[in-house]
Amino acid sequence: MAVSTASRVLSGSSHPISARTRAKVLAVAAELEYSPSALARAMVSPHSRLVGVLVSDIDNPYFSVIARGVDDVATRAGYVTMLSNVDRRTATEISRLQAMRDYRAAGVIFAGSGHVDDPQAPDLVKAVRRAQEQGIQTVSLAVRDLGCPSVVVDNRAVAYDITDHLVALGHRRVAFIEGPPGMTVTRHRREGFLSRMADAGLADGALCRPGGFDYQSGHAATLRLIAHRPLPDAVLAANDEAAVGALSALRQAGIDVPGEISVAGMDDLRTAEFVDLTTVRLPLYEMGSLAARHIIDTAARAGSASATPGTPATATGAEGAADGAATTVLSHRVVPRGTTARRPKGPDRPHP
Amino acid sequence: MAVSTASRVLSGSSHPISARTRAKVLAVAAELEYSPSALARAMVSPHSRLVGVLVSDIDNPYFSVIARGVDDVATRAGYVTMLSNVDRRTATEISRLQAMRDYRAAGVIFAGSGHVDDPQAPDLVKAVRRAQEQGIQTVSLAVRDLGCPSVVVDNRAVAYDITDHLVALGHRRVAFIEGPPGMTVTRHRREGFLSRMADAGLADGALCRPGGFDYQSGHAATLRLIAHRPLPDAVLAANDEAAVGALSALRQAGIDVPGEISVAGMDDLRTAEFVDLTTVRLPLYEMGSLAARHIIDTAARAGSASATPGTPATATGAEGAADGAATTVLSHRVVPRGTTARRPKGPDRPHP
DNA sequence: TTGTACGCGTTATCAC
DNA sequence: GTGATAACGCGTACAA
Repeated sequence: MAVSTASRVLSGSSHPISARTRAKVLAVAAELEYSPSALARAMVSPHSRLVGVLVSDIDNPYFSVIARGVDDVATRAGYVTMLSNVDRRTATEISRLQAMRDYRAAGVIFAGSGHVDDPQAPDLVKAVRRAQEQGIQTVSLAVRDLGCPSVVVDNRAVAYDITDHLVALGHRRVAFIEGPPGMTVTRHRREGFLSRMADAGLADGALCRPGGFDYQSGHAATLRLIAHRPLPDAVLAANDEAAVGALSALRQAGIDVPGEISVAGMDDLRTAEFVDLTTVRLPLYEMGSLAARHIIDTAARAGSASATPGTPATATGAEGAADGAATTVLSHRVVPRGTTARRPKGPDRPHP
Repeated sequence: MAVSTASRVLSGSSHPISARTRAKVLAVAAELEYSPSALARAMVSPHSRLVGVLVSDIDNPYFSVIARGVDDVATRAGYVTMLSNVDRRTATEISRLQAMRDYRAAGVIFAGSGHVDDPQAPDLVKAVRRAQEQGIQTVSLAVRDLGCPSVVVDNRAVAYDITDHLVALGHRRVAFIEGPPGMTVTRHRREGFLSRMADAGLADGALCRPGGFDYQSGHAATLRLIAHRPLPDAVLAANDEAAVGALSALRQAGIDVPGEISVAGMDDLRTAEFVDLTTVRLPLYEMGSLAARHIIDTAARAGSASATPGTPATATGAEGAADGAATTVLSHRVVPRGTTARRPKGPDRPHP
């Protein structure tokens, strides 16, 4: 009874084995509660069965939904998920990618947005290339030039479409509470908002205000809005959590939503449903699961059919080849709920 | 230039090395963008630098806060976090533990509650013992007899204390929306609630209702409450999300909170602050970080000072040795907010 | 059909 | 202060 025989039985090799021997191996393995070392297994193969995901902060529903999508696919495929919080710091992103590379991850998913004019971006791109050269798949879930395939939503269109909803309801002066300064997603969403307002001939009614992605930011920005009347017809926040902050500020000030003013957000996280917030549904779970599937499929293909470095098979949606890497754009959907309503009749409020 | 020399330089060995050689090694390593394989490293040591955490569902703020605590400590210590969702299924818990064991994790953290009279519990206990025998640390973040150290809160006391807050405000008929059927945490919280009501001589006013940990459950249970008047003085939900569901149902029915009825929850997740919900703050982040610290410290100790299988050093709080494994009980705190108020004056509502 | 031998990359041990 | 080698546990090419 040689180790190779046992290996062949337990790893389901196609090598012929007599039924008797096979049974004996299985029996002994069960007896010993034996299970093969994934470490040793990974050492002799091009990569481990670990898939990594880099999130800004797992305690943020946007990212935890993505992580759920990743893990569901990973688990079903016999992989284990590695998770790291990077707190939006590119340097941390690089070092965590490195850590996952040290474990010969099958792939690493970048879930967070990049920064505008990030001085460290080139270093990250280099780290990504190194990982790829080593056979580690990489996937980005945001539009950022990492030189890897990406599965994204069009954040300009997201903001454009929810703004359109507001405009269609008759709102003419709309305050936009922006996301965190310097992030790519912040810029894209602002552009989408401004674009729709301009297209409607309402450029003068587009009120951009600094904000953030958290409750506090939305609350504070709205307080400032309230202090400088006249109130806009509607408040659009760059994400749901900030929108909930805006909602609270308005209601605490005794302002009726949506009677006097409409409020909307983006992302459609659980909270949005709780407070009946109009928002935009994003396919976050799908982004995570598609990314994981891409990694695992590619890894499997590279494992069996030795090295097929052709163009990766892409899924659905529009394809764009910014830098040779396929981009899959997933669709979103405006979800009208109770915080938006038709603009009340009456004289136009004065433009400032 | 031998591999051993390079290893000594790069792994920071205390072995003496000439400055010249050291510099050369470093230079070459930088040139090659070399970084050691964590896989190979783990093969020759008793365990990898991976720490696993098993959660019911990462897309549940209760668990994502814990995961954050785990990962912060892991990252600082040079470890990587493995995460798996087990959807409250013991069988899944066993198989994911196994998967992490295959990677020779330094330790695995069980974040979720167990089930009452779980037929598969013995299998899990056995799997845990196997892991331990192999040198894998295990930590439970809930009270369940896994035969491993635990870092927990006293859920009976949590429910007791928030009920006390309600009773102190003069409420005499309190509806308790329970957690998911069959879970240990559900039972403990119900017991704490009933215990405080009984102590106040209000056993007749303790109204237990089936529920769950999600918005829908809280909403539905409250709708049923509303349909069967008279209304209780207060509604206590087994967690914050269900409490928010209760809140919505009441407000949609035009019932003033806290004017006509008080509402409270438990856990103090972000949502609770958004809706100004009275609740109980749980040290979830600390539970995760303490568990990770325990694992990493123990692994390091076992690595250097060869095998010191004495009693593990425990942190703060009360210690109980159910089965030889240390239990650390962390403290909680009632957080009064805007959804609870003194019971309005007036004639006692009739008991049913 | 089964057994043997090698290599994956690292660290610890022992020889120089 | 440096180098060679064994060992970790697996899969696999090759020999029997």
